[in-house]
This record gives sequence, structure tokens and C-alpha cells, in this order.
Amino acid sequence: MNEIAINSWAGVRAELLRRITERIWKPGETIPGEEQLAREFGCARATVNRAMRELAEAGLIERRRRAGSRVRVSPDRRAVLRIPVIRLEVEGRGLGYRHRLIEQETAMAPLAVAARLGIEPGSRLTHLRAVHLGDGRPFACEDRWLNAAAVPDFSQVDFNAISINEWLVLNAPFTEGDITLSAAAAGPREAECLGIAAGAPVFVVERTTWNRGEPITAVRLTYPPGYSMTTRL
Amino acid sequence: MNEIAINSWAGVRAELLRRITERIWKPGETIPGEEQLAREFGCARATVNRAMRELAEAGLIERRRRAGSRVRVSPDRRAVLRIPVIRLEVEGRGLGYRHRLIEQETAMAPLAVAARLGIEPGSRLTHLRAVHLGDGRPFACEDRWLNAAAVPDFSQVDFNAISINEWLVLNAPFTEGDITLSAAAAGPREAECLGIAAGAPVFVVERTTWNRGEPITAVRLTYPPGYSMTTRL
DNA sequence: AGTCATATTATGTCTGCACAAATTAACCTG
DNA sequence: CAGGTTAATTTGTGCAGACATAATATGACT
Repeated sequence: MNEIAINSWAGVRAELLRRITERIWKPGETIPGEEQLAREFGCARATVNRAMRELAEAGLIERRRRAGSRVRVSPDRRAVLRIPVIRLEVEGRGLGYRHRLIEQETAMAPLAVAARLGIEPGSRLTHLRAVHLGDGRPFACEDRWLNAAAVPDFSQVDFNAISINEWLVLNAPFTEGDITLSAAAAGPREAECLGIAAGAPVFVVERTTWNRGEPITAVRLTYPPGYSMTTRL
Repeated sequence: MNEIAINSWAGVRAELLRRITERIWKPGETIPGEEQLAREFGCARATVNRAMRELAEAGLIERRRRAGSRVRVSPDRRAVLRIPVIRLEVEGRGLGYRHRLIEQETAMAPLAVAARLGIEPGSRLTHLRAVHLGDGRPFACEDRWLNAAAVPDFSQVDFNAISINEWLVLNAPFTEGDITLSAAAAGPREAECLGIAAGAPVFVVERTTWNRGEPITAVRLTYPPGYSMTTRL
């Protein structure tokens, strides 16, 4: 057997990855234990552990105590989506960022929003609508419901100077959240906001966040046709 | 100061997270070094390192040698998308899975596909079209271009028995790939395949994969209105 | 045979130490 | 003072050893 010492966790990971992708270890098969691999590579068990932990996080192997590690049959690989502040997303595409607040009011939360946030139907929330512009053209349309009680000092903020999006990221911490991605036909208000035809296909990102169980905000971001999110595997 | 010992990396992470979300350490601020925190928590530096590494991976802090670690100003949090085999996605929703191969041919790759894969325009590739069904109703429409040379033994496979999607996951390993998510209007063939009106908004997932630089496949998956991808933050 | 307690075993984590790598701060020289 | 070299500091990683935890295998007992 090869007696070449691999003594970096990245090196071990690369070698294990090679054996998996080249089917030296087949899907479903149990692979050698940490101790054995450590002996083979001439490194410490902790090093092998680090490498295998990364492979497990990437969804390539499954690890169970006492049972050992095995190659996953369906490696449902994970793609990491980065969710930046919209201003940075716009600027990252080389466009000049501006935004415009369309509407700000206090109103009863729609049932769907109340359900997503897990609050009493009929609760009063702050409703904000805004449009984000890239080089003056609509980039995304924002429709947000905000639990003002959870973010005390926001009544004094001028949302023409800083976007709600960005202000919240900086001032309203959250501990849990979920994101839903979908496609939809643009509603009349979204179409107007984005300057497109009603019914045109839009990319929709819906995000809901809580802080230690307390609902913070539910936002629907609508992107016009042509927008796409890309990530590497 | 509190002299409570925290000696698990998860505990340290939780405490650091608390100090960040409660703005004890403000965005942009430098936080104490590993050694100092290790003394404060009464644990080893490696334990603090593990906790801080996780926070850095989650996008909450930025770490640089010699300069120390600081709280990110815009914590562009990362959401992890799991990309399973479609059969498992369908079955995970409690639906019975079936699929149907619509077309299989060898043809010249369209320019867009050749560009995505990084091959000569005009190269001949295998073109496959199929529909995935959940409880008999269209769940997703698949349009795939495959570099048959990279997957030698596929001509003998009966894609009515196993879906191309699943067969490739099991038999065509890849080392790199990218995914693009977008919304589009259903084209005529997609509309027919999904049983919806042409022009209806569809959710599009485009995936391209390579194996050590060699192009493997480019696939466009189209999901009918109502489909959504959800992930926790 | 079936059931429950116990031993075994692979992974998970912590510790204390050491050195490597990266980057900034300090210093020295012209 | 400018510019470049050197030192100091912080994170990154490796190692050996130990114990913790989870899950399976074994064996005793009914």
C-alpha cells in the first residue's frame, strides 16, 4: 500500500474525496475508521476527524458512532446561498444603488403574514413597501411587515436615507429565520413597482425572521425577469 | 466578571452568538482574541477556535491573522440549499414517484449550453428530455445535455427503469458544479410537458457539472407554479 | 426464543502543547 | 520623511492522549 504521509486535513479530505468520486469506495459502503486511516496516512486521528467532518457536512458521507462512516447513496449535495443586503447585491453587479420608499402605514396583518410569523390574526403591524433601484432601474420590489414592538427605536429613522432592508440588518438581530424561493406571476402592484407587465414571471424570495421566538419581520422580495441567483456546488 | 466555565465548543459558540446578537459586541468591532476568551471561559484555545470558526463560516464574524476577529457589519448569512435526487424530493412530499422519458437523441449543443459547459460550439452531445411525476401529476420537467464521452457505459441503461437524474447521481461523479435559480415564462414544450399554459411563471433550476475540468452535463429543471424551495437560516 | 443488562467500539470532543502562516506594528536606514 | 526590513501578534493547524457519547453486539437470564 502507499505509505505516503498526508499530514494536513485538507490533504486527507482530498484523498478521501478522490476515493469516493473514483468509486474506490462505492456508495453505501462503509469506509475505514478514523484510527485506521490515521495510521495509513501517518497523521493524527484528529486530522482525519476534521477531514471526515467536512465531508459529512458537505453531504458526501454519513457518520454514526459505533457504526462507522459510509458513503452516502444519494449525495444530496448542499449549495450555500449568500443572502446579502440588497444594496451590496446591486453594487456587486456594478450598478449604482438607490431606493425609494413607496408606502409606510400601520395595518392589520393579512392572514398569510400572521400565519408565517406565528402571531394572532388581526394583529397590527407596520407595513412598508419600497423599491430598490440599480442604475435607476427597478432591481427588486420589497413588501415588508414589521413587528414594531420588537424593534423599538425605528419610528425616528428616515427610511429615505437608509433602506429598511439595510437598517434592519444592522439593528434588528434575529436568531432564527426561514427563506422560501419561488416563481410567481407579478401582481398589479409589483408590476407597477418593477415597471413590468402584470403577470410577467418574477422571482420571489420570502424571508421570515424571529429573535428568540419573538417575530420580527416577514418580507417578500420580488425580482423582475432576468434576475437569477447563482451559487457553486 | 462572570467566572462561569464553558467547556464545550457549542457552549462557547452560544455565548459568543449572544454577545453579538445582543450588541454587546457591535458590528465592526474587534472581539477579544482566542487566548483571552479561553482564559475567560476556562477552556482550551482549540475549543474557542472551533466555536469562532463556525461563526465565521456562518458569516457572522470575520477573522484575520494578526488583526483578530471582528463582527461583520453586514452579516450576509448563508442559507444552505439541499439538492436531492428528484425522486426523493417527490417522495419526501408524500407523493408517489414516476417519470417518463420524452425524447433521447444526439444533437449539436445549442450555443448557450456549449458556453455553460465550456466546450466547442457545435459539439455533439446527448440530449434528453423527461418529466418527473408526483402522484401522476407533472412535478418537474427536465431538459438535459450530456457529454456521453465522459459517462461511457450509459448507452445500455434503460432510462424508463431509472431516471436519468438518479442514474447520473449514482454513476457520474463530479467535482465542481454550479446552480442558477431563476423565474421564467414557460416555453411551449415546457408548458406541454408540465400541463400548464404557455407563458405561466415557472421556477427554473439550471445545474452544470464538471469532473476535474471535464464537462459532464448541463440540465434545466422547470417546476410549475406553486413549487417552492424552503430553507432555514 | 425473547428480553434486558452489559461490554465493545467508532465517533465526538476537550486539553495542552507546539509550530506555521499571515499580517500588522515597529524599527532602522538612507 | 520614505521605504523597506524585521519583529511581534493573532489565527490556523497538527499531535498525542484522554474521556464522553451513542449505538451496536454480546451474553445472561427468563
